[in-house]
Amino acid sequence: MFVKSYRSMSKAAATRQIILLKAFDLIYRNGFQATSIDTIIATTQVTKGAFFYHFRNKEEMGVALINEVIKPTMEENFVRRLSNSNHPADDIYALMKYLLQASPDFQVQYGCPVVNLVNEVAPGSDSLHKALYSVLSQCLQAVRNSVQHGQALGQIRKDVNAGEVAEVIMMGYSGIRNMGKLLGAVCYQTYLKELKRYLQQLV
Amino acid sequence: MFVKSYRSMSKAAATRQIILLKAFDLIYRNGFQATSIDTIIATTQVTKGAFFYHFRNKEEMGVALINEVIKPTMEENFVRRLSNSNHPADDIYALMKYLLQASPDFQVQYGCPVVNLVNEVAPGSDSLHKALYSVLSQCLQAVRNSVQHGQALGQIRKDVNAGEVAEVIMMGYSGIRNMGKLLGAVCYQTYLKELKRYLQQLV
DNA sequence: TCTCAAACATACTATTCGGTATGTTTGTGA
DNA sequence: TCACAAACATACCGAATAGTATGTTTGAGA
Repeated sequence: MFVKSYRSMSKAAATRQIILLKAFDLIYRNGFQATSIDTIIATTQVTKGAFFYHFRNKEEMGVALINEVIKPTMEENFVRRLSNSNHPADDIYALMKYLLQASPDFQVQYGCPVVNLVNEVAPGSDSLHKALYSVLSQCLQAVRNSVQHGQALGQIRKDVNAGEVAEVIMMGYSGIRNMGKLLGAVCYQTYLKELKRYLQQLV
Repeated sequence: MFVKSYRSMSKAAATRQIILLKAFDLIYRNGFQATSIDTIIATTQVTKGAFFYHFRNKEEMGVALINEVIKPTMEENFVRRLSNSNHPADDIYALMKYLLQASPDFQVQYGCPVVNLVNEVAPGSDSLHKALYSVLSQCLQAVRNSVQHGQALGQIRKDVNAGEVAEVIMMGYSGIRNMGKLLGAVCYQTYLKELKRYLQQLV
């Protein structure tokens, strides 16, 4: 997780961060609807007054959670790992392997927080939809840039559509995060194996 | 949707079916948690007494929903379309094209009911997990059988692992159902295009 | 040091939730 | 036709829910 130290921010900002981090944890494991504000404040030192001082309602808290916790986390764990890369195909594979197997924040049974939120709340809330779209776009863009860089380096064929490749890869990632909840981590192997084959075939 | 006519069943069975069909509709569009029993009975002629006569609790209703509505629907719309096929690769492609573009029950913004349920409830309930696993297994098996049949017919290479192919295809389907909620139906094209390429490459 | 708004704390509320208690109706086999 | 269980109907309950009303504390600038 990518987190500022509480000492480096004002007390109010720290309170806000405590709420968002606890909300992230609970929502990741139980879902957005199933996570109540009462539970969030009961498992922190924060009171209801503080919660509703920082956020007008639960939905706005969700938007802040996406923009202020999830998005920076994806920038740190996803986008950054594909920037300044001299071997795009290898780095994309390594990124996915890291996300699926090494990342300490994610568990197989709970999937990926972004994928979960997209599934649960994107259809029902415009503001959450918009915030999630921004996160996904950022990831798609990172893969796309990486592929295009690979093309510039002559490592990837010029006739492949970098944007489509990005969609295919993210699609596979979302899907395997979903299926992993039923089949367990073994199916991650199938995805990684197929991803490797797919990337090799772009040469 | 695959539904028996109410006239062909007892009144009690019809009541049960009315509950499950309405529950399916509401849960598909709003999620399991967000769909209350009160809403289900308020939008039907069914009373709370009838609901809890047929189901001990909400979770058991969910299990019945999966086993008695979703599973038969998938048998009708998924498994059946891959059985007795003489051109497996073409039929798998046609199946996905149908599910994504022609099926009247599904909408892009709401994704796929099975994928949605897997994401929302599989981690939190053993009984729902088990029921959903049964549905996914059934679909995986159908694809796998189809691929193996293609191998027997000499249309698909013998060295491909049919089980892994099934996982890859279902993974892509789950993923695109998720991403479709953010990107809209346009990204379905990318999946279908990639699926076609993937299937051709199995020859 | 004083002021005052930002930041929080506490108590409360209206509504909704899953579920139960206790009835009444309905169909069906003897 | 009558007995009786299956099938339903109604009223209710305690807990949980998002959100509000109304305070008190705190810290930073004048």
